[in-house]
Amino acid sequence: MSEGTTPSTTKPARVRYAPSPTGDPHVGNIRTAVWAWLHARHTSGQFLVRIEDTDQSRKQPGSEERILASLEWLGLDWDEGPDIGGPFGPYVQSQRLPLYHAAVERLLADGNAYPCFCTPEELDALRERQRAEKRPPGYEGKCRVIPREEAAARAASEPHVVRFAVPDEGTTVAVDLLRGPIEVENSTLDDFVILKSDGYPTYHLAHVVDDHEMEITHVTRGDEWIPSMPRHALLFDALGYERPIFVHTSIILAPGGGKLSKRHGAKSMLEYAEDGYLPDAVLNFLCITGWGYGDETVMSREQLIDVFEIENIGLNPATFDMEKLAWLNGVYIRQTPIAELAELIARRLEVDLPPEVPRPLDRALVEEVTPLIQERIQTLAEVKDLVDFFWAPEVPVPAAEEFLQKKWKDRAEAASFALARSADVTDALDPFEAAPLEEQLRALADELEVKAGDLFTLIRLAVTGRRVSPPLFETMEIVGQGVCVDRLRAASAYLAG
RNA sequence: GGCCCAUUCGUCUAGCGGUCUAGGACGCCACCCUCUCACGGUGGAGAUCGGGGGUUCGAAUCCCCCAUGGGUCACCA
Repeated sequence: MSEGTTPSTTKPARVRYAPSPTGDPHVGNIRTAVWAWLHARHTSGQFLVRIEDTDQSRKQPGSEERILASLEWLGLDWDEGPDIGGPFGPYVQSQRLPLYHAAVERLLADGNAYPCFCTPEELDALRERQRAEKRPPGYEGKCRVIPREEAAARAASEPHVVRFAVPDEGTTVAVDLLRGPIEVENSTLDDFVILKSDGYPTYHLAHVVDDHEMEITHVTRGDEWIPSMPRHALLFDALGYERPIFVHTSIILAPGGGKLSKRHGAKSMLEYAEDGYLPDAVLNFLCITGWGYGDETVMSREQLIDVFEIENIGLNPATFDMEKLAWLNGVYIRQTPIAELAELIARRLEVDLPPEVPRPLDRALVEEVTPLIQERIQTLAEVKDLVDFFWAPEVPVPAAEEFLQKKWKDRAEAASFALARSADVTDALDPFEAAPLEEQLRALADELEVKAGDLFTLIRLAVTGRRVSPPLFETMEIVGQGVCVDRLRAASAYLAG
């Protein structure tokens, strides 16, 4: 450990990432997981994954798998979870029903909860009335006054939910690590449902029971949970559990401000992988949006773990800066060892190159091309457009206007001649290597009395078919002597009319 | 509407009472490097710290009010 707080002085934390399997995790959501993971690793504690599937109707098939795949892609490893189990399993809430029922029984027995027989229709009507009378919405305790025995008897046969009995008076103070104490009048809290009529607990109950059972030290979650934190605190208290440390993180905004949308970065984690971003870059980026460490911007996974302090997380909603992510990704691409990058590029090209190109791709060629484009790409998705001509059996000669610009404007004949001479020089070179090739072609430019750059533009167009390419001579060396000569001659003939 | 949260360059942030005429990064502009594009280098524009009151010898940093933005008021999480 170099800098930062030495983990030995901090108690190991047990933190969890507790998504509900209702879709693919998005950046805002995953960023909370990143911070939680970092905190666990920083304190040499544990990071666990728990699936919160207490709403059967919203469950989406495959979601759990993609959630885990997202974490895996980012390199966030978990010590306990639905797939690997652990000492506090199972890690899926729908498999822990007995635990919640036991908690409800205790609450019922202690008078901290009561069955409620109101129907959804009645509750809707209540809300309607409250709205019309401009009164605050919320359950008003109709079933709370039913005598205990009567309630128990009815509960045996009638459909019902169980509500937590919030104290009528007093205030509840709950502490958020980042914001300090948050105080709420109990009178503004209604008797919320803790057990649904289908026998499943609500989030409120389930997370309190689980976080206690799993010995979670820090409850990290989005700040949309702040308003219900006091209810959770009350539940922890009523069950005789020690309250965990609450950490609420702010949301991520879309570029224009406002909520993140599909258009603006709210893609699932796995889509970033498809878009050619590197896991370390995304991790770094996510971590520094909403949190900062002095003047540091580019930080490795190890540095991040070393230096990350959960209490320094920022409070204001951060805007998702796509351009900065792209830049950062470029930084990581440039830092990647060539062999490793070539591997990534090869895999990318296998899917991006047109189907006519024979597979598997020539690895040796990929490895030759990689150093030429390493500092020219920000994402793997940009590779194809930059290098596809290396694999194209034919490179069509660009239109005449492409050649006849600037110095060559209205000089088709001169351009054609320059190309023909370039072909000769190229053809005569032996061995065919970049350095001597450049030397010879520069000499040719002198001879033709044109600027080297102007000659090279012509050659680039003829050989690669485009005005922008990786460095010319290295490119030509890879393309090969014969092919280069052919393309130069073809372009020359084309311009000659 | 009630309750709650937030507010430093366009953006992400540093800052935790004096070292701030506010630092870094992305983006932007200029120049340099240069065969194109990039990379890299140098320099520049860019926030009187949302506004107004306090507290203090001294405030971006503490307190209050206001404004703005956001969240939340389900048998969803």
